[in-house]
Amino acid sequence: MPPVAKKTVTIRDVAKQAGVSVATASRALNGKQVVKPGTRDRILAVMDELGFRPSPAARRLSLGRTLTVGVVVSFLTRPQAAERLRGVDAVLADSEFDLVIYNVESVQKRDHYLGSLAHSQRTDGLVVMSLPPPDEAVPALSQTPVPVVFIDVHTPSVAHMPRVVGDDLAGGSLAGHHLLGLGHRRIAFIGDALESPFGFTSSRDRELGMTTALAPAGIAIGPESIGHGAHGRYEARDLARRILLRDPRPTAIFAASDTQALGVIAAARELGLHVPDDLSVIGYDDIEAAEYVGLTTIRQQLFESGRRGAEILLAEIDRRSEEAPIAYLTPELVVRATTAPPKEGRG
Amino acid sequence: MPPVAKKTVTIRDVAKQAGVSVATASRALNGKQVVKPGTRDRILAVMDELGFRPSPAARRLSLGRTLTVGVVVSFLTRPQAAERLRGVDAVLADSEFDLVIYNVESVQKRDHYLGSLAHSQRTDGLVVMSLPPPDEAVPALSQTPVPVVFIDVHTPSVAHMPRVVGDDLAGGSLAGHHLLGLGHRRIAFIGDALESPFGFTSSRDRELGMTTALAPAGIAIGPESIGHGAHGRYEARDLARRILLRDPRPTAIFAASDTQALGVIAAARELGLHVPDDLSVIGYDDIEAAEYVGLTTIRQQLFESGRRGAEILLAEIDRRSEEAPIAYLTPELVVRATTAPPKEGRG
DNA sequence: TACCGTGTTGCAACCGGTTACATGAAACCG
DNA sequence: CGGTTTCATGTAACCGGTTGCAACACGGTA
Repeated sequence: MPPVAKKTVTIRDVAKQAGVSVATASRALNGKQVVKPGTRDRILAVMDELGFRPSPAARRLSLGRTLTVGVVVSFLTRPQAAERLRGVDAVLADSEFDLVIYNVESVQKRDHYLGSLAHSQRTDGLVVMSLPPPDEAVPALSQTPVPVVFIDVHTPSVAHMPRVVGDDLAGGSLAGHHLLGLGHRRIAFIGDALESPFGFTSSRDRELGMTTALAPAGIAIGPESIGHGAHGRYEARDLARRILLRDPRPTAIFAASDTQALGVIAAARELGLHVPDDLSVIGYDDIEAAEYVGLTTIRQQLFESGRRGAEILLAEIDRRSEEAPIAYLTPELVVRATTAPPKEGRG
Repeated sequence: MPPVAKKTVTIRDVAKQAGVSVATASRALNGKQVVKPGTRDRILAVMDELGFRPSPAARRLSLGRTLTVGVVVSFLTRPQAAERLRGVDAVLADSEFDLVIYNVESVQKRDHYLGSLAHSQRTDGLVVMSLPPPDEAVPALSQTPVPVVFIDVHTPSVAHMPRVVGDDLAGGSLAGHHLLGLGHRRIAFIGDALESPFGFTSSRDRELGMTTALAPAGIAIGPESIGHGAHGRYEARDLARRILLRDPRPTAIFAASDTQALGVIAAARELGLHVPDDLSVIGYDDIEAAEYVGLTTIRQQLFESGRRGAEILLAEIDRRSEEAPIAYLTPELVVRATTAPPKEGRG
């Protein structure tokens, strides 16, 4: 006889085969209610024998839960994002939740996802990663039926919502103290443009953290030693070049990201300046390339931020808390080969 | 009166409010069947007014489709993986399918996912990325109810299954010809260990591609100029060091990945060799760091591989094809600053 | 006027689980 | 020994969509 197309085995088939009702079969399956051990074993044996796979769709429908959490992530391609995602996955893999991702690479898509996702019944919870919501979307987001946790979002508008953030002020401060400790006095900063379509604020906070750290030492950074521009390596290189051509030249530059720090290094090289002898450079993030290049930088706990975010989310799904839980992750200074005491003699 | 907890709006509510049957409401919602324009508009207006959101869970259950595709990805954190994932997402975002990811970082997890996923009713299709299935799992995988597409998997066992692969032989050949063209004759190779728990074969194919390209020029690479080891920067550095200490020293090294190429460069630097004057280095992948470092390399079409994989998968979901569709992506040589003609005089 | 075809719409079953409530049997009690 | 608990299980409704089939309205035709 020809092989028949296998019909999918339902719990009713199991029940019939085992000579019990579907209710009992369901109970045996979930181990929730009390089922007489003998019956349970028989049912489980039948399930195994028939190759029964409970349909998640049916389960979700009757439970009224999606058993799914969504991660809205911007620029998946950046190593930071992937690492954070890994952290989220690590938590979710051991849970009953599926992890669906929504990659955002345009403002339209951001608005679309942020506007609809939390209300559509597609997920039981949402992680929003490195993606500040537009201010006007926040009120809606804070009253959604499903909890939303922000990771690496620093806009004030989400201050009262569940989130995990790296402490950018502390990170900037770390950078400042490191340079101070090495003896630098003429310090410059290169970071993102002050307003971006996505409303990123990390760069600004890192800058503020550093200037605050320098102030007690009587050091201020003049506007001529500050460069703001679009986030990118080449933009940073151009900004750095301009700053490095001034006299007196700064002996150290703090870049708001490693990507930008690499641009600074490129500028220095082009100008014939030796790093770190003529110029110290410190970045932020500790991306993969930082290690290759030997870049001194501030490391964020990326994986951990994902883990914590997912944990908070699961807890919120379980029971919404009164007070929005907030996790702060402390950054860490990683000293490599691009920072050293200044050699004024050379100047 | 106190604000009542909003009950979710179902299609029956809509139907009642619009004075039609649920069937008609459903048809209006999906625009599939013919509904009198007037009725349709009225229904859609009501849906809008009530804030109706169709429940995906219910939809999936009654359609008997999960509207979900799974991506099994190994080492999400590697930039290649993220870039491929973006390609998949680009296709899926415009479809009705959700994208759920299964990150694999251990053999156990691989076996678990590969063993269960294709049969569980969790997805309508599966993309397996850079993750060769264990041979014994292949027969089962090729007869699953849901289609499976492999991306960047080169094991012979999946040869007859839908997949998209970069042509590693061609890539190795590109590298070989590039070095030949520059005038190199003493060429070494550094790649992965010949057997890995995951059964990766890319490194081997790249090696083979190069040796095949060199053969017509009468150049063979002796075993003393070949280093196989665990995939990693430091392992590659150690292997390179050993090779570079031999006499005569090779004038060029082809590394099976950029990561390993960076290790080679580190080894050269430690030995006081200048790249590219004393030693040319060429890698594979064109990861982000490659550009920073100025590494000459073979670029794979990562994003494109994800796109194509997703497209194939959707097509297979739509209708299984007789012949497994296979897409080959041709690699591309990217010349940067780590390769140059050999300067024998210096040796 | 009877008949028919086309175009819209409604009825009700169905997808495959979960679970409130009812039922029946066994155990326990005075 | 009748009555009350307790435990295990069954009955059937429910989750919220989709869809095969029947029914109905309406205009055209004989």
